Amino acid sequence: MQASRRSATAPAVSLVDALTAAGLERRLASLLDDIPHTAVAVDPRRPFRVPGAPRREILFVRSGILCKYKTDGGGRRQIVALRFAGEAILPSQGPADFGIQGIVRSEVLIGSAKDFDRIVDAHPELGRFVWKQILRNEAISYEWLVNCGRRDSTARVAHLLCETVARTGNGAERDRMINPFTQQQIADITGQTSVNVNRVLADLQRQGLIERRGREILFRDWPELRRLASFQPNYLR
Amino acid sequence: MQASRRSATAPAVSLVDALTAAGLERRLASLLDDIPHTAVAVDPRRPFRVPGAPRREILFVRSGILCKYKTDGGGRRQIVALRFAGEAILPSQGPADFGIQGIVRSEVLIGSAKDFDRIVDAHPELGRFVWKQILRNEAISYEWLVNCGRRDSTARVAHLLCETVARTGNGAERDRMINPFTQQQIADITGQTSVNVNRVLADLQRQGLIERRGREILFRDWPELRRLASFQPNYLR
DNA sequence: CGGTTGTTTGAACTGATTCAATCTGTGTGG
DNA sequence: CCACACAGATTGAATCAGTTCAAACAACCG
Repeated sequence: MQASRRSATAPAVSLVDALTAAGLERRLASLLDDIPHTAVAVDPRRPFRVPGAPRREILFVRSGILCKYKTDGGGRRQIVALRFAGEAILPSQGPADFGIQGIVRSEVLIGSAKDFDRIVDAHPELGRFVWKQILRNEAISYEWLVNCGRRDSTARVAHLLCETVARTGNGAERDRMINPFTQQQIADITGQTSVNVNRVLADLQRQGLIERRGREILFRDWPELRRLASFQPNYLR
Repeated sequence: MQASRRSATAPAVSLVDALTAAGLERRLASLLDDIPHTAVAVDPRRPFRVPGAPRREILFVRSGILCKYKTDGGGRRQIVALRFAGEAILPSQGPADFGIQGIVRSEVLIGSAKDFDRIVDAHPELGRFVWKQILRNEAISYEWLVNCGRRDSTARVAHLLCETVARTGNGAERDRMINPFTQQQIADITGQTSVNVNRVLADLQRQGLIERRGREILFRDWPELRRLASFQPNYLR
């Protein structure tokens, strides 16, 4: 059973709205909005930014999901971070050692790092805001490390599902979600093989925790799923 | 065969020297040095900072090694970051979800986040410097994720050894190192059991890549060890 | 010397991988 | 509209890496 993710039309997010929702003053948000930028469409699972290339740019995900990934010596891929709509990928100085791809088809705004730095330098409040986002991403990284290092494969997948709902969630803890990931992507995030991810998902369904209908996942037992995943959402602030 | 790490006397690092060595202007470094602070000794593997407590403080590791750790629902521990002498742990806003401990006995300078923020706000160059450290730590996090997610247990341990040499290294790629870790700590970093770490270390020795003499590790075949670990030090900048 | 912490080893077990084949949904071009 | 190609999902069997449990051993400390 396979369902297209091509047509997963996530609502586009306005830059100013996303930033104010995240707690930034509207005045400062519109400063960032004024940075000259271009909008591009990013296809899923296609090269977008390759590891090792210099990237003096700031990316803002207007819709869809991006991922940062690295490749081990043996060519095995690990996704190391996700950016959902309304989140950004900050500039790195020098070449970044990770690549960037779409998880689903996404719209991305690209601005120059120079413009961004200039504005941030001029407004300490803005610096503190960016700082806060960085801390959040750091906390997520740490949680992922716990996930890969210390949880079994079932808990890892369950945890990713919980986190995805929480990060895409429109506030209410919803009982369903359009699953944006292929099983291979889930494997690349949780450090497994797609074969095993498939078995884990089947298991979760057999246990009555989730139900899959095409590319939709219905959550049938939130408390148990969260317990299984030992998901404590406080790291998402 | 067990050797004390208690007496592993790492040289203490001056704050100004560490910061200038990392590329900060001496003038700015001494501004940070002027922040009122206290010096404390941190014992290895003892509670120092517990997860969940608010921490409006900045820590500077003068000597030794600190770690950040988290605990999974099942009580399994994962070390998510290391801070070697000369590195810092920045303040988090609100309670931090990770705890802090010593890997070895360490000296730590503690300053208040408020003083730190004030100075950083006033000096954009300083902000950019801190930014750079954050990017480096992010890159290390990502590499650890690849380590835990995609490498086998031998490569994980070998990678940690390589990284440790590179991060403690006084420039020259040395052929020996006082191993600062217990096998349990290596397990907590690489997401394994101490039993398996023991076997991996024995393996590495059997293969002639390392030799262990008490708490000292002699590196007998750097190129092969790095290949095995797929260690590419560029992520350390 | 005795207590504590860390290391080493063995045997049994299990979770996850690997390899390979098959199945299913989606989009494309005729 | 149908046939086909393709990407992703599903399943089984064999294998293996790493865990678990348990016991013994070594080094250090007071």
